[in-house]
Amino acid sequence: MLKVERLDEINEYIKNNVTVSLDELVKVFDVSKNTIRRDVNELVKSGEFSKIYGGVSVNRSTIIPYKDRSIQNQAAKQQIAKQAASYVEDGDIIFLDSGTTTVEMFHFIKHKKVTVITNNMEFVIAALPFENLNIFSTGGMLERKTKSLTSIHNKEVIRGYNINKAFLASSGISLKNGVTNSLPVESDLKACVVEKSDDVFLLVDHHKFDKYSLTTYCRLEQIDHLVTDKQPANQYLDFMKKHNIKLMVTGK
Amino acid sequence: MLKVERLDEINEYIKNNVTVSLDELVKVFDVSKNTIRRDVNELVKSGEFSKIYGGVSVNRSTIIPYKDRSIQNQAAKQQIAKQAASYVEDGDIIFLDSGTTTVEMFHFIKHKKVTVITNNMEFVIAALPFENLNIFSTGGMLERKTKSLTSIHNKEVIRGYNINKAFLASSGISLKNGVTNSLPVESDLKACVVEKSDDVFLLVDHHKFDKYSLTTYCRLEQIDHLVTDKQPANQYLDFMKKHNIKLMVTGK
DNA sequence: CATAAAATAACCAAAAGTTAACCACTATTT
DNA sequence: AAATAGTGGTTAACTTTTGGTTATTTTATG
Repeated sequence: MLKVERLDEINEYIKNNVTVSLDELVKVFDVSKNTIRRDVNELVKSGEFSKIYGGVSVNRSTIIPYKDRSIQNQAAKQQIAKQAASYVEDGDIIFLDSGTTTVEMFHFIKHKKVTVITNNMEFVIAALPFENLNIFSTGGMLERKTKSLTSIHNKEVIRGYNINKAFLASSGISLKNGVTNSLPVESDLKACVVEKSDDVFLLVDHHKFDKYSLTTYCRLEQIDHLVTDKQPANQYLDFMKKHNIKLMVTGK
Repeated sequence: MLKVERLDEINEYIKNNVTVSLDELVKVFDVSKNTIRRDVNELVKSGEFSKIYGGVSVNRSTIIPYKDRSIQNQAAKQQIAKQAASYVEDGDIIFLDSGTTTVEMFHFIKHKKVTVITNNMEFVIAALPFENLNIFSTGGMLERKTKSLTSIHNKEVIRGYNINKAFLASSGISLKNGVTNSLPVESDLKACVVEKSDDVFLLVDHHKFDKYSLTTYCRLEQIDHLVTDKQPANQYLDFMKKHNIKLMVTGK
C-alpha cells in the first residue's frame, strides 16, 4: 500500500473511532510503530487530530458538540482563538463577538479573571460554572442558528460600558469595503463596540480576505490587531504597516 | 485503555448516575483511588461536575429537572406553574420572571407557540431546542445564584416591547407593602413589566403571604391574577374581591 | 466535642510512552 | 549506477501516568 493511501485510511479510521491507540493502529495497518508515529505526526500537523498519551484523538471543542462536523477550518480557528486569547489578562473587560472563531476563545480564557460582555449565548452557557468570569449578556432576540442575541437596544447598552479589549469576527474584509457583516442589526452593535473599546482585535481566517457582505461595521484602519492563520497579501501588509495595525499570523 | 478514553467514560458514567462515589468509580474502572481522584479533578476543572464529600456530582446548573429533590415546596410550585401556564395561549407575548416557580412553567408551555421575554437564563437555555418558542432575553449581568440577568438598562428594553401576559414571582407580599422583591435592580424591571403588560399574573406559594423584603415593585391592586397553593386569609380575599383580582388556588 | 472517614498534598518508584537520532534495507526514480 | 524516499529496528534520554505511601487537614456524624 502506498503511503498516501495509508495516511488516508488512518485518517478515516481515527475519525470513525474518535480516539485510537498507536498500538491499535500498528495492528490494523500492519506497519511498525515507528511508521505509525511518523504518519500520526503528519496527520496531527494537518490540524484535525491531537496526539494524546498513547494514541491520537480527533479535535473537539467542549462547547460545540461532536456531531457538528460541519464547521470548516476548525483547527485554524482554534489556533486563531488561542492566539487572540493570549492577549486577555486578569482584570480585563472584554467584548466577545458571536461567531465560531470567537467562541473557541472560551477554553483559553475560562480560568482567567475577566469581565466578558457578549452577545454570544453559547459563551454565556459555557461560562456558567466558572465564577471567575463576570458575564454580561447584551440581551435580545435569540438567533438559534448562530446562538447569538440581537436587539436594537444593544447599542445603548454597550454605550454604558467601558471595554478594554474587543474580539470581533467578520464574514469578510477588504481594503475597499472594510470589515463587513451580513446582519445589519449585529453590525450596529459591532460598530458601537469598535468605538468604545481601547483595543480592537479582529479574528479572521485567510478565507475571509477580499470578501465582503451586506454591511460594513468599521473601516479596516479602526482595527488595532488582526489575528489570522496565513500571511495576507502584500497590499494588506502595506495597509497595515501604514495604519499601525499589528498582525498575528498563527500558521507557520 | 487510554487515559482520555477512561476520562470520557467516567464523564459519561457520572452523567448517567448524576452522583457517584469515588469508590464506585474505582470498582467500575479498575484503577486506583489515586488515579480516580486525579481524573475527577480534571473533570471538575472542565466545569461540568462538582466534587462532593466522597464522590462527584453533575452541576445541575443547565438542566431544569422535572423532579427536583432539594427545592422546597417543589410539588406546590409545580402545581402553581401548571395552573399559570394554562393561561398561556398560542400567539401570546409573555414575560417570564426569574425564580424557582416561574421556571417550572417551562415544561407546560414548551410546546406552545409563544414569544417569551425573560431575564431568566435557565429558561433561555432550556428553550434552545424548541423553535416554536421565540425567545427574547433582557440581558444584563449574570447572577449565578438565581441564574438571572440584571441590568440597569432592562427598563428601557422592556419599554420597547408590548407584553400580553406577565408571570411574576415575589419574595413576599402583604397588604401594607404590596408585592416585594429583595433586589432593587430587579424590582425596577418588574415594575416596568407590570406597567407594560395587559395581564399580570403573580405566582406565590402560601409561605409568601404577610412577608416582605427590601423593595416594593408594585401595589397589590395592580395584579390581575394571583396563583397560589392555599386559600389566603380573609383580609386578602376581601381585598382581591374589592379590586377585582382573580384568584387561583391549586391546592384542594 | 470526639471520632472515624475522607480529602489533600506531597513524595517516590515502576511502567509505559515519547522524541530524536542513527543505521540498514528496499523499491523507486533519476 | 547513483540518489532518494519510505520503512523497520535500535538506542538513549526524557516525560507522563500510575499506584503506593505518608502526614496533615477537613468533613460528617453520633
